[in-house]
Amino acid sequence: MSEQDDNNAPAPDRDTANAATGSGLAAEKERRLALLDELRAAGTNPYPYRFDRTHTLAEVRDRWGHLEPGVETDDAVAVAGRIMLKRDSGKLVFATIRDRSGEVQLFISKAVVGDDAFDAIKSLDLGDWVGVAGTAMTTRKGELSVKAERIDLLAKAIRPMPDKWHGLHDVDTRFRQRYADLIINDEARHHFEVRHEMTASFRRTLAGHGFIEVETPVLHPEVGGATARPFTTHHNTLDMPLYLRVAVELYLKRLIVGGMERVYEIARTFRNEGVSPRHNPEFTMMELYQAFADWTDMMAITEELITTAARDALGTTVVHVRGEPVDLADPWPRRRLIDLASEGCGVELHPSMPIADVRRVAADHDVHVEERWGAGKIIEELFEATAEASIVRPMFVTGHPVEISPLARVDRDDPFLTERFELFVEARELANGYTELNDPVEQRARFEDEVAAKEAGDDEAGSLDEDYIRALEYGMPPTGGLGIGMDRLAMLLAGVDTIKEVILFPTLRPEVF
RNA sequence: GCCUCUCUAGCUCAAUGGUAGAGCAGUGGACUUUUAAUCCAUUGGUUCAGGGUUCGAGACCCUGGGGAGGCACCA
Repeated sequence: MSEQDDNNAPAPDRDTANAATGSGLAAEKERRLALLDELRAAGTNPYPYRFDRTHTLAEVRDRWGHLEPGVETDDAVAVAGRIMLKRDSGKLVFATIRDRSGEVQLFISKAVVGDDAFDAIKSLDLGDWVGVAGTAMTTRKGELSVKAERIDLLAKAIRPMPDKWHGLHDVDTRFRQRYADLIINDEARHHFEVRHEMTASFRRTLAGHGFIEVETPVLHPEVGGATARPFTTHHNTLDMPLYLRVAVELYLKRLIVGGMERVYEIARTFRNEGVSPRHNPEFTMMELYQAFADWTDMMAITEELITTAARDALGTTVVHVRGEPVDLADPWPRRRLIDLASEGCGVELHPSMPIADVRRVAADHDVHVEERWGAGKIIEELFEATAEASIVRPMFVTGHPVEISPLARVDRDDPFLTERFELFVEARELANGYTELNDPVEQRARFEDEVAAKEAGDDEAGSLDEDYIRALEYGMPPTGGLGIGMDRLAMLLAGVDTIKEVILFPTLRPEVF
């Protein structure tokens, strides 16, 4: 259900018609607009330019929250917030205001503020922003309050807030009108606090390891770094097609070639694929590259980044996965993808097997196979069909076949596999890392395989990035690389099961007004 | 893209095919220590849109729209 209030009143005569009947949203807005006129007529600006506060509400609570019941102090404070609740008992009004840090009650006495100001305060609406000068006190029941001496309207709300008790449940409205969601739903605010703490934690951890944060192009002339369908766009004056990035890998590794040694980017990334509880068309990936390191270093820093982020965001490394507590500080098992697939199928699988044998296993498990797929790709499909869903607790799935890992270095002990891993939690891929392929000749050959796959009809296959090859020809040191899906990690930490809960403005169809 | 579910007042929700209701918000009134304040009174509806079936549709059918879950694709 989309918003109806405004399209209920497309014409001005409709507004006045509703206003005449005395209710409805249009009438409510009329009523509040009329209050604005009254305020202006009385010489009050309902939208003043600034307000100087002395304390946030959390600071008020920290400093005076311990007062015994019924204590009045002479400690002056100036606070600001949005009116969330109002309790009017005649010559005394209680209001609850909230700022970013918390909530505090206002104690407003007619005898203190005077008759005229009291009337003005009574006409304040839920949702209005106010600045309050007063003193700290507690009521007889012990509720910390600011005893108001003066209240200034800082911004008038013309539109009523959602239900003060039930909040805003309609998911469509919550995501479209995120402002309303954030005003009324504590959990919504909490999810984004967790996300912020997670990101800030990542930056601290990476700085501690000597990583440099960089920004690379969003507009790419070539698609590369991941197998995904891109968004396409066009630059007018250059008259050239451009792609929104599906990964930042190839640019960051150019920086490793350039000698930057340790770089990372927290990168908004775009993939022109389905929308689901786990997928948004634009999402955030943290990618890092570290010279002289390999995949084992990448697994170690993955564990450190994520457990530290949990501790920083939640105060604990214990998260809940499907209702079960999982301590991220416990070691994460490492299992080869081909072993998991073999167990899932009950048949020993390896990409060196004859393709016909692998296809037979796929047929036995009703796994669809494309003609152009090699054994490695089919084994990955078998892993996804038979094993992936059962990985609930954190696990590194390692050793992906070369065929599906065009940028990863071949395993030093097995020419059919790569030194690659993916972190899975709750059957979702959270991270992907490997020892980087730095041999320009081999990289060119791998790209040519990609191009062949694209020509064979795989529209997710990459193209040959000549400039990237040229960079490798200058020499890239041995390097480990890692990508972490920040939205999915935020989901894990916030304990939510849809990505829309951790993206402030998820992609939705345009609203019909 | 396909399947299923869903859409009623600003918000949260009711209404065996038979007069569209409640709580909150709003309005008027009472109340100087409330806590979702309480009490009395009260305004407010193109039931997502458009067709159809029916004596009668918020409900049943069809088409369209939004959203949610699932499948597919992917992270």
